[in-house]
Amino acid sequence: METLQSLIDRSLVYQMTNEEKLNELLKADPLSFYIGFDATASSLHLGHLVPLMIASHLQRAGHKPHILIGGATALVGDPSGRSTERSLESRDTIDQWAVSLKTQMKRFLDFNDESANGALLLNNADWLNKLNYINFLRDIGKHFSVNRMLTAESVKQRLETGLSFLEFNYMLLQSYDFLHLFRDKNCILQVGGADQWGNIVAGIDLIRRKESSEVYGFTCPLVTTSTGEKMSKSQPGGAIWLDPDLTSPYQYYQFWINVDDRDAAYFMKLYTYLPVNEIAEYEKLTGADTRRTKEKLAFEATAIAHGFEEAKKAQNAAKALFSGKGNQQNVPSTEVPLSRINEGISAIDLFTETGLCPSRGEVKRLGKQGGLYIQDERVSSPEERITEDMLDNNSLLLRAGKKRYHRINFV
RNA sequence: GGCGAGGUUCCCGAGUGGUCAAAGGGGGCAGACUGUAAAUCUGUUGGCGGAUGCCUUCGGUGGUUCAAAUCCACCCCUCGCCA
Repeated sequence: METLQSLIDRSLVYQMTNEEKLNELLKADPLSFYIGFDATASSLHLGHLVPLMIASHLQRAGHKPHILIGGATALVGDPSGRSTERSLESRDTIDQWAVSLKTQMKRFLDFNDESANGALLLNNADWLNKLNYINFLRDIGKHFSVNRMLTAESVKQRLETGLSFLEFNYMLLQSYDFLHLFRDKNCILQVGGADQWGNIVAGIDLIRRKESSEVYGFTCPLVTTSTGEKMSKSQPGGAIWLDPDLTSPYQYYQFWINVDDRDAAYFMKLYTYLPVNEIAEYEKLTGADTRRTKEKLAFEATAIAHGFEEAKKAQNAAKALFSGKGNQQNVPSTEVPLSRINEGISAIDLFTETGLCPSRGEVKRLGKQGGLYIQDERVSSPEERITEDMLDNNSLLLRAGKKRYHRINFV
């Protein structure tokens, strides 16, 4: 199996150095590669998924992943793809983040250190924090041409709005990471997002100069939706996180099932392990049948991120709510004491307490617009009390807008 | 360091003493139409147990005033030119 070609077939490759050689290497013996993630939050989000999937594919092909948490570089902030400087986080915070990131990555990668190609999690703070400024300048800095750095796309853009010296150094640090991992772990391949191209190439150059060795790199596309949105933090309804406490598996499933028709098959290639020939079958579906593609996509993607069981639950809940099949057991729910009905509880209370609406004002607004439902009945006056005869089996199904459901179980 | 421009609600961007919770656009949300899609049209878009009311918001802190996003002082930050 041609590993590189299969990645290309899945649209996972954007740019690469020395394709021919890289292809040979990936076909031959297992190699060590690295992918960096800057710790900028306690959870990964959709924007991190493509690099993770690539790492996973490569590991399945027998190669050894080195996952680099940018504990030190996060303190500097990569100017690539950003218009403003990142906020600086404390060392402690970033260390905590690294721990939770690893938990999430375990769904995608095998971190078993018994196996030869078990993934390794590294933190560049371990070597970058030890650097001596003067030595670094002499050993590493002298290999970098400022003239050339200024032509890097990431820097060029920031020249418009401003770039501090701190961030300007990011390229050197990332290059040093590559050098370090080459020396220490024999990493000969770096993979990153398209915005990392400049940093990756800089690292390759550095290794050639310092070690007279050829190493390789490729980038994956920065995925955008058909409407031009980045797959990163800002999605309708807020960020989609991999942490189930931030984005529940149900919400995660819903995100995928709601993607634009035009993206469905494309996302299947990127975000599932389904073989491309199977995806080709789904691509043939048109019109309303595209929903079948999205159902598959949603199920597979959720299973990867949250496990088969959670995916099954999310799927059941979706079926119960949107096509009336199956039971509503797995619909997100909250328990409320039955006594509160006698004390007087209104729709406003329920909708805010379940988090379906962030404020009472929002409930009233939605009510005015006809977007509030209890048991599929439109709620015209959300201030009115809930009465016991409205309950069905001691439970109420709330709905805000077309798609957001929540169940209340009175106990 | 000098000079100039600027920091406004999720984003961009108007506003230069009361009529400002703050134009307009984007985005979001809702309704209609649909297929939990897209496109389109319409509405909506700080919070508050229901309010010609209160609270929070216009970089920060103080001040002037019956009244400040708007005026004054100091400070912080960003950009540009010069050094």
